[in-house]
Amino acid sequence: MARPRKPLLDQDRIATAALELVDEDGEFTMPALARRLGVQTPSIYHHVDGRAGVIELLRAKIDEEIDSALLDLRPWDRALDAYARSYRAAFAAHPHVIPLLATSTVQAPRVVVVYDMIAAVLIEGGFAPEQVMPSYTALENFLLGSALDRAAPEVMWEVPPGVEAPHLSRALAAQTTSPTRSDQAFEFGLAALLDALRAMNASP
Amino acid sequence: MARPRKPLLDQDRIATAALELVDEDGEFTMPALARRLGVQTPSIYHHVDGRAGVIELLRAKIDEEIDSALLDLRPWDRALDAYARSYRAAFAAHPHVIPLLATSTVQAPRVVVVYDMIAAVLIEGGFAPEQVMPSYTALENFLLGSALDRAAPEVMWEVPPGVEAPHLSRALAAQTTSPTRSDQAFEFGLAALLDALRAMNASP
DNA sequence: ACCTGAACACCGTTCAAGT
DNA sequence: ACCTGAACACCGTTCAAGT
Repeated sequence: MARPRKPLLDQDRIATAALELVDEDGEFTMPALARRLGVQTPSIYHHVDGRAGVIELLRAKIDEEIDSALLDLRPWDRALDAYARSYRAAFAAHPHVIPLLATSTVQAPRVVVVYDMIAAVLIEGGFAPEQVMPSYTALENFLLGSALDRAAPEVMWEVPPGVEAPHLSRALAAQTTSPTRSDQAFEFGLAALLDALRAMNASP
Repeated sequence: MARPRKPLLDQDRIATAALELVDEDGEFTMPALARRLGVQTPSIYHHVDGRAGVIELLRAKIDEEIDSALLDLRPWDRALDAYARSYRAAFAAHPHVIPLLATSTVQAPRVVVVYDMIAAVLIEGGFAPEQVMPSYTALENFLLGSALDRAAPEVMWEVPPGVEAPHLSRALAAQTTSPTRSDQAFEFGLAALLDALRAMNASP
């Protein structure tokens, strides 16, 4: 076969296949990815910088689904609220990718643009420049942790037989099934952080 | 050599060596771990259930450093505040382990005991049982995200040359070097969540 | 019970060969 | 430029052999 007249692969096809694989299996290997693409493993290396490159493609895929235009909303708290929800929804749709992304960090220009939009809406909203980074970092840490929580199996929240945990058992039994523990926690935490930001914004 | 008169290995030695390895290299492999222990790789399998077992040992090691007795403090918000700080400090001391633990989840009895203490202090503090899980989940998500943030390289927060990001640049320039962005974000987020819990506790 | 040497399946990556 | 086959180093794990 050697070189085909029309390329069999491109970054988009690779990214899509990788995302499907991770969604289904919870992980991916280069051979499995190649198999799904109907190609030999080394072929992938002509389009992406190895396995790490594939992970970057996954990150970009998820980023695409976050609606950063929401950061153009005003006032600032409406923008952050909407953006946070979009962020969470994007990750929630692909929970298994999260651990993959958590390990490495990026320097993608796209990310910088988004952070600039966030800094813009906050500064414009009356925050002092030195308040921007810690404020947003706190929010993002919460979002990231919430995303990881969604990737974790709910099974974790069962008291194993034979273990005495009366208070926890009571708390678990009192849970509502809908909205989920995860959803309720998200709503609560997001509101808490936005409230604190509003308070900070009100007083110098 | 075969079987030595005194065992060369035990779970404690393995755990300690693995933690050192991860702290130094940011990761660990079974051969590298064996090398550090002065032993052949398969020997480890006599004491731990494979690589996953070593990761569980790491989790236990970190858990040990969290002072769960702080959850016996009263009132509830003092307990949670102190526990949250201890939690963060334990992870902050070994940032590279965090991604390792984030992937898998546990069912360790020890964890259940801690969660029961948390449920106890909250219910005793006046929270309704159905408020416990979402409240604590929100806090823990924030703590986990904050821990991951600490594991991430600070380099991420530089604007690459040639990229236009005036607002972000301003926010970055305005940062104080001490306390760290990470520390400030932690203080802010923790206060925000505890405030929201107090508000929830005050009104039914 | 506990360590070793040998062996296996599998993975990520490189590279020369082919069009 | 782009795909393949062959090859390599390395990893996690198993297991029979030895005390």
